[in-house]
Amino acid sequence: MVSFEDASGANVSKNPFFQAFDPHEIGEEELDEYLHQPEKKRRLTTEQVHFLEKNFELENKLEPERKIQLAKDLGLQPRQVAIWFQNRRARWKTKHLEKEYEDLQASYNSLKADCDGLLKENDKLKTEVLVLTDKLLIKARGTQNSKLSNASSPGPPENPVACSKGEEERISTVPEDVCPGKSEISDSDSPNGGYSPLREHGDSSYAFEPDLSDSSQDEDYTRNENLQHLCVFPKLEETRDDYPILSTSSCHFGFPPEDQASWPWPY
DNA sequence: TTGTGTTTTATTGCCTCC
DNA sequence: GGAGGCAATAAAACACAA
Repeated sequence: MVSFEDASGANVSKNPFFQAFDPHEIGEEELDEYLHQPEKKRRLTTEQVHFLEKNFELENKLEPERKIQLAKDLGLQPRQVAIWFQNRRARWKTKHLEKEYEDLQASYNSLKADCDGLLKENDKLKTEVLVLTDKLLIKARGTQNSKLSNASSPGPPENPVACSKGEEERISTVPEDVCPGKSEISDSDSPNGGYSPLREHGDSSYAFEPDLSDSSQDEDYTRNENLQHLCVFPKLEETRDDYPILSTSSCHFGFPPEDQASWPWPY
């Protein structure tokens, strides 16, 4: 058995580590080189590294006693063992950070995919709402027109306050039923076959109001209140306060208003 | 063989804790 | 104030393509 010394010249042949490894495995030349290198940096043997790795797995911090024991077992300076553990902790930390970064990135990608899907679905639903709203409007107008043709002269509006002079002239042909005191419902002049207050308003909620074309006299007041939205288009800010039914907070498709503010609404 | 990039060992300086 | 840890860095050792 070869008796070999560590860098400090101590005989290490009796320690467990050196008893464990066979000099023939690493070759005599290699061993000789290992033992007689000058003060140059020398790499630890694979066995030494293995041994250190095992110990690192058990505990990545090094108490003084353990450091001395390991140094003895490996035939190294305690300082070398300490340095190895220090560098090993640094490597572990780097790897750990890389893994954390990858995990976070995967998580982000997954969330982003979900978000993109929801955005697409939301756009689709908004388009659908628009189409259905227009259909409803056209249907409602058709019902009103048929009533119009059967009705006698409408008389003065009940509540003319909200209409401008010019509007009053135009609405003289619009029945009270449709627009009590004011009306902006125009007609076939528009390319779409009619003006859509919805688009002007930037709010589609009113499209889901109940069909008011056929209601009793007792319901007229409520109905007329609602129909005012068809005839008068206050500024959006006013609308929110004065007409809760139109307020943006009352119809935001389940999304909080602040979210909608940033959405690219098509109208 | 050599140039170059990567890995490993070791040092330095700063910080924290006892 | 000394011991030990950590980040930054130097430098040797190693791997590998051209």
